[in-house]
Amino acid sequence: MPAPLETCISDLDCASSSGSDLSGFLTDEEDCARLQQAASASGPPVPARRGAPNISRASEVPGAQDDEQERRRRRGRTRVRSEALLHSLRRSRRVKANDRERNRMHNLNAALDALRSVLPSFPDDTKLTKIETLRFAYNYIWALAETLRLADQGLPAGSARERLLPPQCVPCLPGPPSPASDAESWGSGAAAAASPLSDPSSPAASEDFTYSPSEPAFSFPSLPKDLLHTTPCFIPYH
DNA sequence: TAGGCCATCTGGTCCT
DNA sequence: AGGACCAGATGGCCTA
Repeated sequence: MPAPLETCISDLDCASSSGSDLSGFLTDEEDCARLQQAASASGPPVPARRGAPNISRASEVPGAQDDEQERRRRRGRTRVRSEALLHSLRRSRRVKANDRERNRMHNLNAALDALRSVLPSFPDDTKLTKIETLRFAYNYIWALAETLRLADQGLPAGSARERLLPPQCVPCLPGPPSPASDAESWGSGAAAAASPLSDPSSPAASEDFTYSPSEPAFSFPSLPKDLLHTTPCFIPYH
């Protein structure tokens, strides 16, 4: 629903005074003034100024009917012009917002690409979808944490590694996501049998796994906190 | 051809 | 007030 004319007019007021992007289509202050004039013309009737001629009775004055008609014609033209200006104002803002939104999504995709680049990948170079990337990253972190935990328990590095990294993976992936069940079934394949990512205790192994930041599905008891803080971040910030 | 994934547009809401 | 964020809608592309 279009914004009330008064709102848009106040927008114009603000924009022209702050020197924002409106200059692209509001060429000068005169335009803005005309627009306000048009708004008052098309808006509710304002009380006549003290001392101003009473135009409501203009028809009683000889020869005033032509003037009245001319005023109406002008009002009509100005109104059309003001609506066109308001439309272009809204359009311009929308275009700018679209541009920002596009940029925002591009940044988000760049971050996802960066995340993909640090995750183990398939030899056939299958690109993970967005949801797959997030879920796999979640599991991958879990697996790394599990590695540390096992190492802390004194298991030989080799056995921990074997448990975490199936030999057929280069470097490691628990198995391709089943097309039928999306990434939710990651780790359900035979190739993933040895992977902790198929472990029932693995965070994404449950059927209805949903990520809840406030209620972590698991903790990292043996993950040094300073390690979390010194881990390099590969996600570029634009 | 249906379904999945994605990019983009859009309007609403929240935040600074 | 303006920008960031979000979710819904829409259309294009690809694949089984």
